[in-house]
Amino acid sequence: MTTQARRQRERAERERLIITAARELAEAEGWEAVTTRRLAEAVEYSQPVLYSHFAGKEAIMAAVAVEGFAELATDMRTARERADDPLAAVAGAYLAFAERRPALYDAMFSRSLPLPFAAPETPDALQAGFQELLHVVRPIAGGDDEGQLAELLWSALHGLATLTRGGRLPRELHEARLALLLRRLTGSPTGSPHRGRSK
Amino acid sequence: MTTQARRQRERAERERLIITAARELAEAEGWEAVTTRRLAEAVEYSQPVLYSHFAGKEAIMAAVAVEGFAELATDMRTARERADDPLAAVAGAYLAFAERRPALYDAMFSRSLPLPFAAPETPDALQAGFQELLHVVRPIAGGDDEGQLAELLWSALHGLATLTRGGRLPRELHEARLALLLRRLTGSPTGSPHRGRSK
DNA sequence: GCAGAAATCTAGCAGCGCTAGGAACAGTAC
DNA sequence: GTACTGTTCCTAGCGCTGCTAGATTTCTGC
Repeated sequence: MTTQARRQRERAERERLIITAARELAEAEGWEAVTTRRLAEAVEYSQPVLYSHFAGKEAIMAAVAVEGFAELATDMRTARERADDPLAAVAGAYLAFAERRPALYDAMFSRSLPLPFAAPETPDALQAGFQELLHVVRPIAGGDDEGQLAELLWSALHGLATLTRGGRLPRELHEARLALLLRRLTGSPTGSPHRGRSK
Repeated sequence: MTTQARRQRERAERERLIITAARELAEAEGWEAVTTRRLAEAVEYSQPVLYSHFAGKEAIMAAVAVEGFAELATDMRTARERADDPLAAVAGAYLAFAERRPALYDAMFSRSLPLPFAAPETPDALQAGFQELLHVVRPIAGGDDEGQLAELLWSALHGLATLTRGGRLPRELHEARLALLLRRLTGSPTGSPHRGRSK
């Protein structure tokens, strides 16, 4: 009985080990460097062991992605609770996460993984993240649907994150673009461009 | 002399043949189905011929992507010229393109290809597309920087396109989200949600 | 018609994700 | 302590990938 419990625990630990190793390898050298052979070497087991835990490489990436969603949700939550402008804080936290953990962000969004979105079986971490967005757009929704506005904010942030990351947008104006997004989304007066300094 | 010219022409034709075959294969079965072997078979040459035209598979995808940028730019331009609400028309054209040619759109944005953006050597087709965006945001810029606003619009559209495509956003509300984006971007009164029907 | 050059193909390399089959290890019963 | 049983794990290998060296065919100019 107890031995069975121990084994189960060890199995779970090893599973975490695999996920962590995959994540670290991806963050260090990008996802194309994450091969089953290198991953097996990193956890000091042979390749087939990976397949006793996950259906395949995609499933491993999905597991890493779920971890990422949890971390992103936490980031946004802390940002929201500590700031007096929650919308700006959450949006900033989102973009900072994408910048800080590019490989992780890739796994979550760019690699089209078979993770269920907007469905009952959607991982909690994912729903939690969306809740944060919902929360901060509520005050600015006006007559509009809050869900749609949250989706829109998400889209804009995702677009900014990926285009910046792919070198499509010059990185220098990152903050200015974010400020502009917030100004336009909230519908605040467009009087002074940037803050203070006039064009 | 003439034979040399003919050869050069034939080479150019074959290069186009390769690009077209790659694009068709990708659109029919997705990029993971585009292997150098299948591509070689499609153009009825052996694999090494591909490498006498392109540095590698990535370069072929990049060539397909450039074609895509040209097509997108044309789409947006026609939309802008024919409509009386250019902003909505261009935005709609952008999303329609992403929906109609998912594989092409992938090559252009999701696969991180080594295409220079926002640089002197950026392909013309790419700059032309951005110009269209610049053009339609001009009337709504107010005191804001037009370039930044165009980048913002682009980001939002890109986010909508990719999140929808990846199943991250339910497709049903596509149009509603677009309408909401335009309303918020332009800063028009947020009185009635959707058109007509009240919540 | 023939030498030399250019174009093209055959064959193969190293690496990929994944898996079948056997070896090595535990825990159990006597 | 020893033989048995079931699990765990590894070795070896399959079919695929992008890519390339070297032989072979085809064409050009005389």
